[in-house]
Amino acid sequence: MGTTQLETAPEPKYWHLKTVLSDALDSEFAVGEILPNERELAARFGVARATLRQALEQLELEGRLQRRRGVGTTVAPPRVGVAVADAEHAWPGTTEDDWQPVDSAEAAPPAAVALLLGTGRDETTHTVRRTRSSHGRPVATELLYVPASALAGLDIPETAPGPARARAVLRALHRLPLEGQDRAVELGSARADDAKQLDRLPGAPVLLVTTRYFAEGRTAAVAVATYRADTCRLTFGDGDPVGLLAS
Amino acid sequence: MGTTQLETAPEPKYWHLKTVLSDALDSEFAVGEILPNERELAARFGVARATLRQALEQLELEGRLQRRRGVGTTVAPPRVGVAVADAEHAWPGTTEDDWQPVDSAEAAPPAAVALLLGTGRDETTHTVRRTRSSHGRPVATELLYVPASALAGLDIPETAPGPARARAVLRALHRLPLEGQDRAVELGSARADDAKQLDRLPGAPVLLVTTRYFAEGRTAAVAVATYRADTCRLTFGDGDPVGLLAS
DNA sequence: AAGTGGTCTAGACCACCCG
DNA sequence: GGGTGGTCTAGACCACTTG
Repeated sequence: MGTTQLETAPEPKYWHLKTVLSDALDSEFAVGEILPNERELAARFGVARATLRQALEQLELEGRLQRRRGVGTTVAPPRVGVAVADAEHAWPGTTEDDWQPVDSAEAAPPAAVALLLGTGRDETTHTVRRTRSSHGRPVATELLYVPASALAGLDIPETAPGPARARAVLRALHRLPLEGQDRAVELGSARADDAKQLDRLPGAPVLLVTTRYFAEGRTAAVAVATYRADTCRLTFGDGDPVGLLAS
Repeated sequence: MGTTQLETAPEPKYWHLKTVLSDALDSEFAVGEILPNERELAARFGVARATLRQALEQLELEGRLQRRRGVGTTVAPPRVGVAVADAEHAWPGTTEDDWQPVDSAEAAPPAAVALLLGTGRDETTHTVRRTRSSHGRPVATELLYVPASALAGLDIPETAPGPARARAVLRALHRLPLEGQDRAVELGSARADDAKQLDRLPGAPVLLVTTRYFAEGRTAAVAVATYRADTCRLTFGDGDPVGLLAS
């Protein structure tokens, strides 16, 4: 009776705001352009700053915006496609790609990785840190875990830590016959160390790519790659066989 | 002098809170168990509710928690692995999988899809909606776009909208010779209609899987699948060639 | 009707970047 | 030092589910 509740469901303010801003980005802003600051935008739309931020967070999640503390909010370029799977299986670091070995050490793998490797937590394991850049920007960081037992008989020179040692571990790995591999992609949030490498704040949304490498009848290595979810589109392409895709 | 600022950088409260809660989930809670409500948790940890929610949001993003309005917050089961890529290329709907055709219509594709198809926005295009379930829960919804011109000469019976029409479009597609395909994965937020199908709120984080199908020298179809990012781990497996993975 | 998570507010302070 | 985004608070009301 008194209830004039004919409107189905009131759209949340931040959701409507996101739509309005998204349209504005398409029509009125150029890539790289800087937006008015949050306090002014909130005032302009007549909402609290927290509400505006909820809309901005969504747009950043979708790769439309880029926010940097102390600087401002800018219009993000379209996501870059980064190739994750080649047509053929290969050990990491064999082909010329845009990965850069950074460092290597011996450490105990996290429990989840130990499970994939089928090793105990106490088994000594080589770790190799690599980072990947695209168009000059860091897009991913990776930790590769190789149980020492998988490299039995292959010598890792006792060099000082650093890229040289990382390359040495990779070279040893390449001597094994790769029998197959396996990938999984899931959403995660950046750990503190990964965030620093990716130039993001801890907790930033990332795409976790877990790769298992099989050799000699066992899981010989596991790689966990952390891609910036805001700027990356992961491509799995045997791709275009006929050269269709222009532009 | 007076500055006793020896601590490097104060960890945000919500970040520390997330760690504490995460450990508690591992040690003190069982899957499916219901947590104390947000007001009580906030009081217990001596923080504002908004701060607690920031921690819970992260844990939900990582698939550790599940929150439902009017019900409560429960401990989420581990993410389910859903196979996205088979060893061989195939049209959608050819193999027996867990996709269910839902409906079909003729509609103009969104601009981004039209670009991938290489068609104008005005070209009539068949759309097929499918949904995918795993363990009885909806995990993904998909929209398949097939330009009418790609199916030239193949008849689509003029049936009423519904699963039958969807299957008819798929059958027509299967008559084309598949020459290749292409995939990309990126982070997105659920549109209102997708969110409803996935039993989530609009804006929920999702993994967008875009597949291009090539036939007869052109892009014959584009599929955009929307996977729940909180509950899904996408697997790309030629997988385990030797049957290693037990458990 | 009671209890839950979801939205929103108006304010404060902090960490960071730059000129 | 001034401006930016990031964190945090203490409240309020709403939408939804369940007994």
